[in-house]
Amino acid sequence: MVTMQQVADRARVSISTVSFVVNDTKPVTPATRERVLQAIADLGYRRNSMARALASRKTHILALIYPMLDHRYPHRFVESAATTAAEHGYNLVLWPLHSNNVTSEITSLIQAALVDGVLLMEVQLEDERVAHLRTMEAPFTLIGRTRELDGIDYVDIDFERTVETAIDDLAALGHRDLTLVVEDVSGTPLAGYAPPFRAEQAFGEIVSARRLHGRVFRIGHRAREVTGFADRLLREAPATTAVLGMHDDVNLALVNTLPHRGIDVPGDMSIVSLATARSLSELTEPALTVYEAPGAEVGRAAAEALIARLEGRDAPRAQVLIPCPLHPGGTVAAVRPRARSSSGS
Amino acid sequence: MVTMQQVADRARVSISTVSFVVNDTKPVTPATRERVLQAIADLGYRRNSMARALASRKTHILALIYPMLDHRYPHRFVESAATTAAEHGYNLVLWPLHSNNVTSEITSLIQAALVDGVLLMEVQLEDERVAHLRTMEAPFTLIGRTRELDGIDYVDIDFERTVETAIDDLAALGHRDLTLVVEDVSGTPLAGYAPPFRAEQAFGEIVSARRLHGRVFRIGHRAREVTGFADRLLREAPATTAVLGMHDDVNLALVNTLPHRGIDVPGDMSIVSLATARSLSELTEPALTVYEAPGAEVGRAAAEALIARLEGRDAPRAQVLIPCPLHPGGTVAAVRPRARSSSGS
DNA sequence: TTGTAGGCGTTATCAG
DNA sequence: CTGATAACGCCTACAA
Repeated sequence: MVTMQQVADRARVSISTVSFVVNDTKPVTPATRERVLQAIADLGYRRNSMARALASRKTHILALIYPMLDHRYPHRFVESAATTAAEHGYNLVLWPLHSNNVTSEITSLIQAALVDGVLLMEVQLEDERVAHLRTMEAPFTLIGRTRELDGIDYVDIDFERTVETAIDDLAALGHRDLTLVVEDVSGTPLAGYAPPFRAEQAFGEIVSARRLHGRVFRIGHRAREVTGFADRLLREAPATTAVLGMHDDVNLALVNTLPHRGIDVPGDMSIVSLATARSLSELTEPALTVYEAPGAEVGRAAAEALIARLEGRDAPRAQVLIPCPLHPGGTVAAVRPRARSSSGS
Repeated sequence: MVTMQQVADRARVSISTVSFVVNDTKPVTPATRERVLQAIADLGYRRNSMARALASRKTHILALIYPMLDHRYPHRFVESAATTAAEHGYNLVLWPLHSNNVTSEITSLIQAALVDGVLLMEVQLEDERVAHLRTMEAPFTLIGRTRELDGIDYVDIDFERTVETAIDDLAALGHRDLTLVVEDVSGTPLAGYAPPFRAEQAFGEIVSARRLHGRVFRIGHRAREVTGFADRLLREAPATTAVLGMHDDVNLALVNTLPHRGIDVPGDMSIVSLATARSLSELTEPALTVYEAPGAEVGRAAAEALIARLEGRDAPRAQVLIPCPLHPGGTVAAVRPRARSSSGS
């Protein structure tokens, strides 16, 4: 291993001068800087990250805390966070947190001084991890939102806006009777997970503001529930002409099975998928219309927010909401002139 | 931050004694050990990872090098590797490598002394990264296999065995005319990616050993190619009664669209998915029969292999192949007595 | 602009 | 079994 001292010797300068040019931390005469750079190149020097971290008290490592649950738009976002971090000279370590002793693990993480800051995903509306990070005074950024957000950096999907856009897009095509499908997370480790909650709430508000008719289903993940949903929908919400689905399995199942029930998609029923991967779209025929989860954008924004906080003493609070852009498909159409709504609002 | 020295003071021992009990590196009298542990608990001491790394020349950090390509069974495996690492006191950092200057980036990674070892994924048959890691004498483990494997630790899916099992399972049901679908990766960044290659090769060998009739299609990812494949299959391989698919999109498309062409699944056509996520199975009706990619097992085995290499001076080469277990679904059936095979082998 | 020297918190060697 | 005491490689006042 080549050390700074060796570089210094070869360039005939002191070790601090090498440090100055490596870190660009103090002005150095072009001539000497050149000598140093040359020596570095000759020797193939790279500064030792551990030594740097120890001396500077900055590790340039970020932790992505993540509970090992069922992920939704998972790794596009992880990739993007890692890449963004790298672009800024940071590294991202994955920090699985699957104990029931979450707070003590977080304490360890921080006190071990391995990381400069923390990215927290799969945030719940009330999240003890957030509270704990706060009391530890550890720099952190949420991917998601807790209920209470004062003084917290976060980046999240703008579910509210996405739901609104989707509703308006459908309403513009004449749909007046809408159904929202969200995952039923009650009783699972994801209970308290915010997205379904926020979507449902936004849906309720917007539907009533627009004087539309809306129905919400919370559906679990058991096969029976999923595949049986098409029938249930037709039975319990017969007037519905459009489904907004935030439940991948159900979305696909609907497109694939409704035709077997004599319901044409999109002729008789429009279906849009909310906050899901675009690739979902390719799995059905016709292709599912998707409001695509901006996983990469969220990952990037979150990493940048955290780094800004770490480096800028006075960085403004990052409170970023990113809506899901529409990725058109073939599962949306205008309501038929002679709608099949016999009941309806 | 609490330091070892403070612990030592409070326990009235020397700093080295604290180190001995913390690392369990030398015998210590129960009495003093107790005092030290008590002091640690009182003060909430945690050893500083950077200082430890610097002094011991071991960071306990593993890098997962990953090119930002299209992943298949991606993050179940990343999760599992991270978790396994954590269980052994290691951390996993994500190391995106998207430059065209791969070898120099790897050199940096190693010389920066940030990590003790490297996990390499999405390995190609000929992989310059592997060659480079080797010349750098960096400890590494492959997830996947290069063509040349002498003296290399690797963990991979056992594609050969999985293909064999799938063929035999189908043959036992009377299928004699099989079709394999793999991704066409030529011309993409994944060209040279081994799985399709290995599957195709194994398929060819086993089919001929069993005296069956086999056909292979390489299909890309453009929507037209994927959705049009059902028709192409019926046209170009009319005698086929079973499809082995290693192409998620095609697998789903077949199950979803063949019925529209009057082909009953599985009555007229059996379909199995090779080395894919089990969850794929829930997206079709009937549920796709899947030979499930053992992502979690691969991740675990890879992390363990690398750690064994790092810690055991004499650890035997880890050369692990994990077959894909069958996750039964509803897309496989026996060939009908009066088969529709008019041509056939 | 450049050099000197004292840490950063641990580990590890070597005495005792 | 326990304690001094050098490293580990770099950063950063402070001095020159």
